[in-house]
Amino acid sequence: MLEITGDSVFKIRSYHRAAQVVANYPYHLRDIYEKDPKLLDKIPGIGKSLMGKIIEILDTGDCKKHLQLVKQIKPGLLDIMKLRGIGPKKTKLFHDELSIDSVAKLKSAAKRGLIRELSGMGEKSESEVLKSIESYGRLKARIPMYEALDIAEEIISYMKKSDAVSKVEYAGSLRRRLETVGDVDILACGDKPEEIIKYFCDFPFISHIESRGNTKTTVILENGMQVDLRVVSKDDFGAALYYFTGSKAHNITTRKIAQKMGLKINEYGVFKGNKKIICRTEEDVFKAINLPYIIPEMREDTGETDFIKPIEISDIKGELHSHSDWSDGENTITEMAETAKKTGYEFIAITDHSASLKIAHGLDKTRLEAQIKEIETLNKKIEGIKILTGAEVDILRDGSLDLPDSILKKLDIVIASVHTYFRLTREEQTARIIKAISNPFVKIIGHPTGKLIGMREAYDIDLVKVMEAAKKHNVAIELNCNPKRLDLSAEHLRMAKDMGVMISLGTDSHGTSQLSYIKYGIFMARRGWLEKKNILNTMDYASILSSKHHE
DNA sequence: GCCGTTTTCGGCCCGACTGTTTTCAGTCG
Repeated sequence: MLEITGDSVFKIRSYHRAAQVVANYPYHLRDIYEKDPKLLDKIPGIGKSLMGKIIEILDTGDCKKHLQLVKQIKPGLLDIMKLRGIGPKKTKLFHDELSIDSVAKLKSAAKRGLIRELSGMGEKSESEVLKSIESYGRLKARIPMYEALDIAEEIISYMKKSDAVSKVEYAGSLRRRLETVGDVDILACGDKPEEIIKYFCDFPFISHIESRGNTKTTVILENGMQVDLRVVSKDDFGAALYYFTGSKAHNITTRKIAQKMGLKINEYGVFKGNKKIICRTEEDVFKAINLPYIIPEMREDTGETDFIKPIEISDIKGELHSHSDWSDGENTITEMAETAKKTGYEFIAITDHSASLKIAHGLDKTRLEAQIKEIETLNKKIEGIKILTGAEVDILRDGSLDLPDSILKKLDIVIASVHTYFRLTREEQTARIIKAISNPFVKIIGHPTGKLIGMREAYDIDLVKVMEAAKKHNVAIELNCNPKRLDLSAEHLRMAKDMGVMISLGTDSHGTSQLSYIKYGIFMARRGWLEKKNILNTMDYASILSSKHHE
């Protein structure tokens, strides 16, 4: 709204940055405020004025400045501003000159040929306005990262078939491994950029070409996904990859750091006056500005300039959450174990559902005892992999578990998970899970917030209290690696790390092919700044089993 | 509106593409 009123661009930038900081902040500001208002002062990008407004919102539910803007700016103007190619200036122009305050009025004005009469507008602009309105509803919202990854990999392998392309990679939020992605950014290099652009525009699944220049083009795929291609020379590839990976806020911060050193960063390299420091790789960029290499997953401008050694997939020693055909899995225990062995794992825990989950053919005490015997036999038969016994036991409504302690204590790995009653109050849900955590045989809390990306919200739960309890009882919290879950989120993983809570990466595999979901878990763990020491299944199984002493 | 190993005032990341323009504004990432 400030953009429409034409307020200072710097003020507007401050609001944007502050909003992003708050949105990505792992804690509820209210919790911090209630604990100790002074802690709020440490939040970067939020100064005296914005803090005053935040406190006003916490106290009263809104702030005067916002209420005043809402009164002043008609809501339809905000809808107009969401249209592609239309920003605050054009929105204001339409409103001031033609009293347009809704998308419907804009459409009718464009159809009557009124838009082309405005200064700075023409026939082309007018038809662009209509096109934007047309495409607005059809354009896909953000899609889950794993879907975008599939699309990007397909485009990359297509691009590699062209002789003109010497190097190609995806960048943007996909490379930073956000849970959901709004578009796909592709970076390519080669000596004949026109040829690369032409080849790209022949990619079979393109619906239309949005813009096409000498070094950059934007297309929309048939599924509604936007794909941007940028072409640079070989010498600039590292600088360009760094630049197009973002995030924007991260880039601004590192550019400021460079500025203080008398340097300038852009997508062509790092510059000292007119002298160019060539950056063929991202490492060259970091070296030029004297920073340690920061992995893409951490480039969110949340303080990522200190060196840490992030987790890598090779650090993972085994699977801690998997299902067999004893419950709702597709494969036998043997097949699961053989695949885990091929993956290079030392162990795999079979953690089938418990009986109350009837739809999954969950195991009761008797069947679980039979499974324990079966695994004992298999461990003698199969070499090179240790199968751990286990269960993903249901947390019942009152926080008690769906299997008796007498059987839980015989298991290597007990995961406790919520599969029912998602709509309890925050207090009830929190107390329920904390009660499960306090069971002496529970080792891991599975998919702790229950969210399904783009499908189901997390249930209402106080994760700070849950993690405090987990810390106290030496229970690990799961990062569920199923790409539709990715539960916990990166912000909460960072919170867990700060609180000293152990994280367990579990694929929740319901078939051998899903064991590879560990890669998505690694993406998220890296976004959460996790290191080897923060993750349960980087240890050997003997250490994992002794990591919680049965009481 | 934020921020400070030049600074509490005066800066604030940087460039491509488009359309409407005789040199640039608006939008986007």
